[in-house]
Amino acid sequence: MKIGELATVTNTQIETIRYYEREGLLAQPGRSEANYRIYGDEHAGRLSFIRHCRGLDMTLDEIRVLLRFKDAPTENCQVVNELLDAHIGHVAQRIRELRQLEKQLKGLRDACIGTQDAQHCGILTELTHIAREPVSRQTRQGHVHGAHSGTVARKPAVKPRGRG
Amino acid sequence: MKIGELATVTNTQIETIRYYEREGLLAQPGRSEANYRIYGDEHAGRLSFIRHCRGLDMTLDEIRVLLRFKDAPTENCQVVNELLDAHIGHVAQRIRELRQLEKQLKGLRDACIGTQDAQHCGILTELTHIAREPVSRQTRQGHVHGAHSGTVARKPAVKPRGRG
DNA sequence: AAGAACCCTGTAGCTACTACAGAGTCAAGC
DNA sequence: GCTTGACTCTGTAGTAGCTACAGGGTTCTT
Repeated sequence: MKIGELATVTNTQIETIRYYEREGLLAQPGRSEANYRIYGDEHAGRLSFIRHCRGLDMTLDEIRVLLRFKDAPTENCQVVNELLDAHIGHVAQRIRELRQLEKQLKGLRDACIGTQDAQHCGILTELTHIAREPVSRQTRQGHVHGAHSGTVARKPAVKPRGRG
Repeated sequence: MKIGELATVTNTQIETIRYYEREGLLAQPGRSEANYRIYGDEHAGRLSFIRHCRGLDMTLDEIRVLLRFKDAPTENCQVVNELLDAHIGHVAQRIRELRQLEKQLKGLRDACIGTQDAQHCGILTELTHIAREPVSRQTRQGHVHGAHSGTVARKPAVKPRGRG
């Protein structure tokens, strides 16, 4: 099948497929006479595997490790277990952070009851006051992202070609 | 004060300060004869405000809105409330997503009890099998990041500029 | 033969920074 | 005066994981 069909069956963007190939996650497929990429089922399976791992918020580096083990069936898979444990740890930690964050934000939100002018807005006041205190760098570890979903494009494709 | 001192008191990297200036979040400060940036307390306060908001995982665009209201004290602050509500919504949604993810990952982890060779590793097997199913695009909204912390540099800053 | 739909490579854009090159400035020590 | 080192400047490129587009070629349908 050609890249468009692979994109359809795996629900992946064509550019993403080519990106994975550049990154070495997906083997270079054969080419047609017209230099079109020609994929088989094994490519589809591997791409689905990658996409599923990405759906589980693994990094491409983590996925690379998993793929290496998939390709070496006789290796001891302890590393796979450790990788997954570490990833679970990252996710759990990020959940704790976000819960904490949620609490802070809700407390902040309660500072403004009803609408008034910004001068008396409790939110801005609090943010300003807290800001006076020294900013303590949170020592975040792990690779689980901030508060904003990173998997999907934020901008709805408006045509951002001219900086502002 | 010069940029290095501002960086110290606000616990912010120098490059980040210049970046905020380029992005219009921080007003252009005065300059010394040698073209050095010279900051006052008002800059420090505003920068701390920004850093605090970033600590709450707000995007720079969200912070821009807040700053606009800080600068226009007579405006009605309903937009501030709405922004915060939306942000809380993003965080809450991301928490739900991550909990779901955590469950999936733990289930996956249970598939491999003890260490064996990769051929029989339940994790890889499951990931491969699930991968056979059509990948359903999760319709993520909001801007709260994936599973990986995005606020702090991943790389451990190999060469800290000598100002510890 | 025309046009739509598909494919190619290469490059730039996104967020929120971080890092570095190559140059200028300033204070202290010799 | 000269050197050394800490500090600052501008500008550019890199990070993750894509996404989008320009400018071309190919294939399919009519």
